[in-house]
Amino acid sequence: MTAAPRKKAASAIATQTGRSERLDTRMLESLVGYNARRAWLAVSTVFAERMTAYGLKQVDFSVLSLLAHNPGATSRQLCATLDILPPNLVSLISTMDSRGLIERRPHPYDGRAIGLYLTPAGEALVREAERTVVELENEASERLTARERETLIRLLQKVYR
Amino acid sequence: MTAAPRKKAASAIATQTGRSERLDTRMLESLVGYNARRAWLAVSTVFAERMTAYGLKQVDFSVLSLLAHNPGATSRQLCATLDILPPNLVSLISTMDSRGLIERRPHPYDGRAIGLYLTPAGEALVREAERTVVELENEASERLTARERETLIRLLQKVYR
DNA sequence: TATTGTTATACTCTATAACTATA
DNA sequence: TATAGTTATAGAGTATAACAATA
Repeated sequence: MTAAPRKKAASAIATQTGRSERLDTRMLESLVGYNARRAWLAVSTVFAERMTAYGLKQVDFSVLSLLAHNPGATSRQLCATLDILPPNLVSLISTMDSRGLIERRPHPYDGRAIGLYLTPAGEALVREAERTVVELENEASERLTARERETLIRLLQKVYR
Repeated sequence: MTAAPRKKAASAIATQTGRSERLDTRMLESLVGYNARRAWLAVSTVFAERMTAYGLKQVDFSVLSLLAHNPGATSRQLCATLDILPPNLVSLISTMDSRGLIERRPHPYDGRAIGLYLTPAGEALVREAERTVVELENEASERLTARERETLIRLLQKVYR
């Protein structure tokens, strides 16, 4: 998300010779995958900006939010839910722990597993962060009616669920 | 995309204690960004699998497809269109060149720029790859009607364009 | 024997700074 | 002075193999 688009380019002429400023993207824009990625990229850029205030990346937010609604979830469950690999969750969890946002408690009847819980500080942070994300989402889907937004989400879930 | 989901988990009981297999993801699933990413991930996994036959990654396909419809486009134009940074395009382009898929010709009236063109081999490959991608897209959006698919794409574009 | 969490490590993707040659 | 393309490099993000403790 760096590329600075030019002013406008008075084209309409030389598409054939390929020297116009804007390229013909009709093929790519006919693909669900391409559009989903672009939309995600647009939202996630704003997401990343706003979350720096909380010191959270996207995965961090996902993990904390999941723990807010699923106290005692294990690393394994988080990995399965978010499609991330166990080794890549370790440092994330231990950072959250160091920051005093989460707590690790031994699992009641599985000695291998560790239950993860938000601390009061963690809960307060998630509450704020979730509010910001909802705000941000409303801005991002500003050009959609509430009904269109629901439809969009429903159709996206039809693709991946 | 490695996490292997369990058989099913006969839960419905202990959501409160957080020991059920599946986690409550309703918060995340209410977000456009989250759903767009999941949908893209689902499509892109299949995409990556099928494109190995052509030795192409996602970016490779985007670049070749753009060149098919925009002969003579420059690196700068590709970067602006696909939101990739110039340094990251260099090795991609030079690999395509080595593979005999594209050709670099000096730009007619800007000595700094280089026009990029598909070779006949490149054109043949793109034709095949584009057919495969369209097939794959239809499979991925199998659970959508043609009308729903159009709606989905239109709404996604409303978010990022 | 399989699973949870972990370490170490490698590979890919993306980003930044600085150079060259043209404009 | 600014832009197109390039080099080198640094930092995220994602992946694999192997281990200890527990089931």
